[in-house]
Amino acid sequence: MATTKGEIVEQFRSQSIREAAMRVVSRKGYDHVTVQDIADEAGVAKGTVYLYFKSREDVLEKTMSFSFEEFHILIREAIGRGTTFRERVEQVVQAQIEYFEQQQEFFRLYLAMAEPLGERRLRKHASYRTHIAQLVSMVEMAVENDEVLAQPPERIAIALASVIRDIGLQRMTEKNKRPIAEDIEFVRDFICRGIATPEEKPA
Amino acid sequence: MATTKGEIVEQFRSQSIREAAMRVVSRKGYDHVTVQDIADEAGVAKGTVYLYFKSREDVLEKTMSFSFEEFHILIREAIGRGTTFRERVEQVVQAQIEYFEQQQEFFRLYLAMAEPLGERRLRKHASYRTHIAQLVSMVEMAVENDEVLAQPPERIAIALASVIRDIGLQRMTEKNKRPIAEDIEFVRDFICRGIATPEEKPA
Amino acid sequence: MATTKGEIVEQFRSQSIREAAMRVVSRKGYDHVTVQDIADEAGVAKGTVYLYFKSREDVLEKTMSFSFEEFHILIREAIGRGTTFRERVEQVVQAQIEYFEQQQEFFRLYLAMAEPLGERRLRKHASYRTHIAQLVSMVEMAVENDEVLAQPPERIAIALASVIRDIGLQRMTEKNKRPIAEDIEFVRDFICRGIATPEEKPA
Amino acid sequence: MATTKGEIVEQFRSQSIREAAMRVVSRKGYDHVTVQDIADEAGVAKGTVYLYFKSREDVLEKTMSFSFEEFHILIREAIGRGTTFRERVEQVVQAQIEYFEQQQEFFRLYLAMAEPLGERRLRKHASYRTHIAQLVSMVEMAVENDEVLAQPPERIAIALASVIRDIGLQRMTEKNKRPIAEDIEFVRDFICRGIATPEEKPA
DNA sequence: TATGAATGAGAATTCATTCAT
DNA sequence: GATGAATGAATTCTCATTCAT
Repeated sequence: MATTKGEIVEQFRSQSIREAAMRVVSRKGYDHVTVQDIADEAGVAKGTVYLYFKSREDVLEKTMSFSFEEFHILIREAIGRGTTFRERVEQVVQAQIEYFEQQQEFFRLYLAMAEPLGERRLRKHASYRTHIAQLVSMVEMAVENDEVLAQPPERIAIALASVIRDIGLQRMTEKNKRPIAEDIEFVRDFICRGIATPEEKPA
Repeated sequence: MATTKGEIVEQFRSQSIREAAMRVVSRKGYDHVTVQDIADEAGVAKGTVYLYFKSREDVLEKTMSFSFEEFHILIREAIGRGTTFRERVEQVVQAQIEYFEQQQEFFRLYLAMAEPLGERRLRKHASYRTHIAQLVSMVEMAVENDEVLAQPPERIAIALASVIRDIGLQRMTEKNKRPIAEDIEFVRDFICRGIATPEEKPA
Repeated sequence: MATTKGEIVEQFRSQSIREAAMRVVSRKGYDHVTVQDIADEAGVAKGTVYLYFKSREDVLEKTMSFSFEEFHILIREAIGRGTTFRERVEQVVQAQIEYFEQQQEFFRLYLAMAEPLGERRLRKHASYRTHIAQLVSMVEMAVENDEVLAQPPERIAIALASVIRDIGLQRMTEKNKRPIAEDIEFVRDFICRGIATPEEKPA
Repeated sequence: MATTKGEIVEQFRSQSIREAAMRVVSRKGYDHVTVQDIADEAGVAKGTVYLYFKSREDVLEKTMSFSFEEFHILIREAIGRGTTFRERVEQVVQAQIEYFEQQQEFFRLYLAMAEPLGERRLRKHASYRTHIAQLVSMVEMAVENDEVLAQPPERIAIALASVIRDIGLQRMTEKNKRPIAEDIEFVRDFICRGIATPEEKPA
């Protein structure tokens, strides 16, 4: 490997600035983070940020891309762990909610992502679309196996993502959290069989 | 009535500024709207905005509250039109998606609302919580009638709201929109009976 | 005239900012003037400068254009006052040196203009070229009347302008100035008959 | 000699930084050159510049002094080559214009020098004054020999320098250059006998 | 010696808010 | 009441200078 010591240090600095950025974005929101905030959080001077990133936008963009990459890997693995659609949904729900709990900063970033306002929409959406695409292919597999009704898979993926997200959000704002297992079960069942009571089957 | 002519004029001005604010927020996003933008859109001078509102934040906050009030009425009426839970869900989905299509500005405002970032969280949430509360009572009614499984009603309300929102958002970004009826049906069924194929009932 | 009171005030403000800019440019040099300098000199807040000009560059550019316009008129009039080339040169020299003495700020601006460095070269040169063009046409007239040797007129114009400029500059840096009349005479004669003693004419 | 090996290396480094500085000043202009520019051009690290010079200003100042020294020698030699004033002017004009053509970087530096703006004025003027002093003594010699009219010699020196400079500048901005010999002849004659046609001598 | 990462003062620009007319 | 000119705090980005390695 041609990885010099300098490059390692560079990677390290760059990463710690990205991590600082993630924390402040989660506190103040994407649009309200200043370069000074990021620098302070990272414990470096303002000018240092510009040694590793071209601009404020560059920091934020790279912060999001890196975080999402990690997240996408996690979800891919969760999907791989299940063998039926039901199991896969459960795995995804669990992975995502647990990740959100641990990485609240990332969760807030993820939320900011869905926000479709302004010119930054497309950029932000790139990573969000990738996430949806993962779920779409999971659904398509299930459709082939006759595990789910052949609704447009993208609609299903969106619905799935949105439910997970908002239940996760709700958990974050609650003081006394429900057991995580209950919410995972709720979402899995909500997705798989809806919420209506089964209609009576005439004998 | 103690409503003087002055008060009527005041109401009118105030309202037209709020309407202008809604339009510009929808175009530029909550955080990027300037007071000058609002004044221009309303056809008044910048200083005039400050005669009717304490600050930029005040304009935006009141704009959101007022808009949500109309929306809440709409949803209440939709709920009233159905007699079963299934019908009510359908009515709510339809009302909300149609309203979003017509009032894209409001929809974007609604989206900005769910975003829980920064110090604006609580303020924004006030109206959002009201909306969820409406759905919660709809669900509770259904629970009493044994129409839905007795999951925590708030979880169900959140899931319902989130699916409607994200399907609505998806519709907005599509060039060739699917027929609205299909999406309404999709959401209703997604909510009521999930997406899994019914398990085989042994004879 | 459709000149409203507002427009007059606007013109006045704009002009006083330009005048302030001219003074600070003359003190600190084109490249070292800050917007804050200009604002302070004009007795207004920094933001006010941006009400009347798009950017720092805009202030400086407009300042130069306006000043040069006045200067060009002055030179045109001086040329008009003479009837022979010799008289015209004298008038131009006199007008220019006197103007430089009175408007030292402008003079320094004029000097900055000839400096051909950087990307701003062309912009700066626009006004300088106009000035040279005035002198070129004065020379061409003289060539037609056989008053001057038919050297390339542009070379002559440049030489003329450069001598006037540098003598003017020299005067500015002297504590005990020579009588202005002597310098005017010197330049006129330098231009018209050079400095060599006449060669002896053999009888 | 007390010249240690270390001192030689020091001289060499110092010189190559000065040469680099001259090149970048000529490309970007005095005020827009950064220390990083100079270091890059010299192929050393930014910190190294500070081992040989006190500050950015110090580099630029020394760069100018050294460059002018070479130039002064050149002019002194040119003066030495002529025997009459006319010849000396011709030699100086030729030497200077040729040098400018070859060393455009120096020429731009020379131009920047004459610019009398800001606090840099005095510093810059030191070398410029030396150049003028050379010409003054050339003129004084000619006055003693009755070759030129006894105008104040400094005025003549300034006029001479300014014409050479601006004709040189003009040459640089022209795409199709005139033959250099023609411009040398023009300047020599302009200086020596002016541009007016000789007056008729009555028989 | 040489390096170049880190620093932070300083500059341009924007915009919420005030206030004289 | 209505206006919009004026203000200056806040923000992004640059770059001369320092200093640990």
